[in-house]
Amino acid sequence: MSYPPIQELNLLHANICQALADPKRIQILYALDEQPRNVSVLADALEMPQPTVSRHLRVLRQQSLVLTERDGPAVFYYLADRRIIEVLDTMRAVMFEALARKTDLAEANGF
Amino acid sequence: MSYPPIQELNLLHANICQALADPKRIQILYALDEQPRNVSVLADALEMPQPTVSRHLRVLRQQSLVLTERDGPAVFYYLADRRIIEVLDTMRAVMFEALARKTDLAEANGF
DNA sequence: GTCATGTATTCGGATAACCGAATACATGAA
DNA sequence: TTCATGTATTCGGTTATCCGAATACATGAC
Repeated sequence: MSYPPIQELNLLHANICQALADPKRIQILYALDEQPRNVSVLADALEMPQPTVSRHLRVLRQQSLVLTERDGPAVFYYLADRRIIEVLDTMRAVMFEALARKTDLAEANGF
Repeated sequence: MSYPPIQELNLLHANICQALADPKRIQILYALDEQPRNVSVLADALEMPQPTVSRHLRVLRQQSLVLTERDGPAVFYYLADRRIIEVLDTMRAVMFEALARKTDLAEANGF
C-alpha cells in the first residue's frame, strides 16, 4: 500500500492556482466565458499582442482550464469547466469583503 | 467619472490566486480549516521549518486569507473566510475530472 | 532588567514567470 | 507548390518566488 501523495496532490492543485494567478489570464478566462473565440479575435478584443495571448492560452491549456477546436487555420478556445468562473467569482466576493473590512478598520483607527 | 479599473481589479484578483499557488500554502490553509493553530504547532504538524511556515503565513495574511490573534508570545492563525476552502475544494474536483478526462483520452488512443 | 518561548525577518543563491520582438509553424485555398 | 491567414515558439533580459540558515524581534514570567 502506498501513502496518499498529499504533497503531489497539493502540487497539482497549486499548478491550477498558478495558472489563474495572472491578471491577463483572468481577463482571458472571463472573456472566454462571455464568448468562446479564436486567438486573434481574442487578442483584438483584449488589446493584447497575439503572441502574449497565445502564450497565456498555452498555460491555461496545460492545466486543462481551456479546450480547443480547430476551424481551418484558426483555433477556437473555450472554457473546459464553467465552475472555474464560479471559483473566480467567489474569490472576487471574498476579496471585496476583505477590502471592505480593511477599509472599515482603517477608518475606525482614524484614517 | 472614472473607468472601472478592470486591470487593477484583475491584478488584485491575481494576487489572491498567487497566494494560493503554492503546495505548502494550500496545505497550511487546509490545516487551519481543520483547526486554527499557532505557528510552531502548525510547523510541527506539517513537518515544516518554523520560518518557512511563518513566511507562508505572511503571504496569506497579506492577502487577508488568514487572520491572527495574539496569545502571549504565541500567534494564533485562523481562516479569514471559509469560502476559500470551498473554492479550493471546487478546484480540486475540477482538477480530478480534467485528469480523468485526460486519462480516458490517453487510453482511448491506446496508452 | 533577564530569560525562555515563540514569531518574524534578512541574506544569498537557485528556479521560474513575464514580456516584446522576431520568427517559425500549420492550414486550406488557389 | 505558393501564398495568405492565423497560431505557436524562441530568445534575452527583467522581475519575482522559494528555500535553508542565521538572526532579530516580541511577549510575558520572574
